[in-house]
Order: sequence, then structure tokens, then C-alpha cells
Amino acid sequence: MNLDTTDWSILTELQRDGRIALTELGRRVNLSASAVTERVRRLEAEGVITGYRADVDLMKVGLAVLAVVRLKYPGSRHEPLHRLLEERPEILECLRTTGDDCYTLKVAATSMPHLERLVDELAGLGSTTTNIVYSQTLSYRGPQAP
Amino acid sequence: MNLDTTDWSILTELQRDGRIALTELGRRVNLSASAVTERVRRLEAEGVITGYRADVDLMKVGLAVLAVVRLKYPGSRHEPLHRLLEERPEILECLRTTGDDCYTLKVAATSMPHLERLVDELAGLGSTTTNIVYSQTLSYRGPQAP
DNA sequence: CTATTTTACCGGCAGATTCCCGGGGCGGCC
DNA sequence: GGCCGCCCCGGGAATCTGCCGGTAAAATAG
Repeated sequence: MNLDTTDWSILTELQRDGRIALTELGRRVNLSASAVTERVRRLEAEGVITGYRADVDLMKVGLAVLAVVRLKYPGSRHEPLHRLLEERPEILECLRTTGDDCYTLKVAATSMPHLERLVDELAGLGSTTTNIVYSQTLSYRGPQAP
Repeated sequence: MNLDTTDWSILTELQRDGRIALTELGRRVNLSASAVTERVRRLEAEGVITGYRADVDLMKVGLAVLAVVRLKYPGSRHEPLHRLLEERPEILECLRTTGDDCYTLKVAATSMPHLERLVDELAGLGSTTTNIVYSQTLSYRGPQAP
């Protein structure tokens, strides 16, 4: 799988606006609609583009408290955590990392008591370190050409 | 801004597939195309939906090394960091948090030397703690009804 | 309790978009 | 040269979007 400059332009545009029409996308990358369609289909089929998502403002939907929870997980039984990830949509992201804290989670809650409950559930699995998020730079850009 | 059950269904569907046609979206939430269009337009105008993005597989585009970098930032001059965020597309996300490490960054690099360069740049601003990411649960779900 | 306004929905139509063809230009290979 | 694969273009049918008026139920006012 090799990406040329045009592919990168397409990825950049689709990361900026994932709902853009293919004709408009073609206009921006100097390609006909059919050519750009074929390229996008190929990028999807190859798994370069894994999907398209609407971004939702957490505040606007009542999730006012965002936090990073680092979880130190003893042993190697990961099923309880995976089950928790399935059950709790408040856990937005879960990264397994090197270092003392095996997992880094991003968690959204409606309130402090809500966050407290979530952290308590996680604390049942291992020791946690929680930091409240003040603000986040909206990363509406994804990967770009290396 | 109050969201009813239908709005939540719409948000759920659009977070699962942000490029779905409005007619199909209407079918899934039991609404006509025009009704669902109006609701989506309202959600966009109110800022609930902030945009639509294509998700790109980092591996597939050569960004094989993902890391979490925590940055302890002395003082209150944040411009140097913001400039770095603008310049370095490798920084996918930047959260400002409570706690000893003021910032938590998610960084994608093509290789270890590449990551090393990035961390060195960040280390010029403050003291860093870096953890490599083994794997991440693809959070293709966003917020759901509280 | 009735009248009026507001809200949310539907259907339909014009225009735009997507999908699916066939066909052309170009470089590599026999 | 001749063939083949690759990538691109253009055209037409099917589909989707954007916009309109019209309707019914809920909210508001009197």
C-alpha cells in the first residue's frame, strides 16, 4: 500500500470534512469525480480509511467533566477491563501503554459524583491516577504526510 | 439545548457512520428524510455536532509508533507550546489537565528516532514523561445518552 | 374551554450527487 | 509494433439533498 501526494490530499480533506461531496473533493484535489471516487473506495477497501465519524461537543450533550485516568493493572487478566469498556460508554478511549501505569483512559462524565463512580469502578481493577481536563485542543487534523 | 431520544439516535448513527445518507439515517431513526435533515441541521447549528472526520489507520499510513507524552510545564507562557501544536501534525491531541503534569499529549511518529526528535522538542519546554502505546481500543463510539 | 401560535412532521419536486459504464492516454513488457 | 495494466475522463440512470407548502399535535394566549 503506497500513498501518493493525491492520496494524502484526499485524506487531509476528508479529515477536515468527512461529509464533503465527492465532486467537491475532486475539485479540491484536481481530479474528476469518478477518479476521486475510485481512490476513496480503494483507501476504504485497503483499510487506510477505517470510517467516518461525527464529532460531538461533549459540553453540549451534558458531559461537562473530562478526565484522564491512568490505571495500574496487576496481573494479566484483562477481561474485566474489556468488559468495563463495553459497558461504560463514558470511557471514550483506552490506550495500553508501557510504563508503570499500564492503561491510559479518557473518560467523560456528567458531573463529579458521576466521575467518582466511574473511577471507583476502575479502582476495583487496580490503582488509579485521575486528572481532570481543563481544555483540549480540538484535533480536527489527523495524520499528515510524513 | 435539549436532546430527545431521536436526537440521541441520530448522534449514535452519525458517530458510527458519519457519511450515511440522510434518507438512510431517517429510515434508521424512523423519520422522513426532510425531518431528519432539519434535526441534523439544528444539531450542527447549535454546535452539538462540530464536524465530520474520516478516521485514518495510523499503521497503514506509516505512523507505526504511538505514544502518550506527559509534559510538566513551568510558568504560564503557553504560546511556545501552542506554536509547536500548530507546527507538528504528529501531535494528535493535547489535553491540559490538573496535576503535576500539566499537559497530556498523544503523539504519532513513523519511527523511534522520529519520536525521539519530537520528545526532544517537547523537552525543550518542560520535563516530559513518555509512554509508548501498545494498542488502543478503537473508540468508534462517542458520547451516548447519560 | 376555545382560538391562535408554535413546533415538528410529511410529501413532492428541482437540482445536485453518486454509481456504473465504456473509452482514451500512457508507460512497461514481450 | 502490439498487448496489457493502470489511471483517468465523460455520460447517463438512480439516488440523494435542499426547499417548498401543507397538516396535525402541542403549547400559548385569551
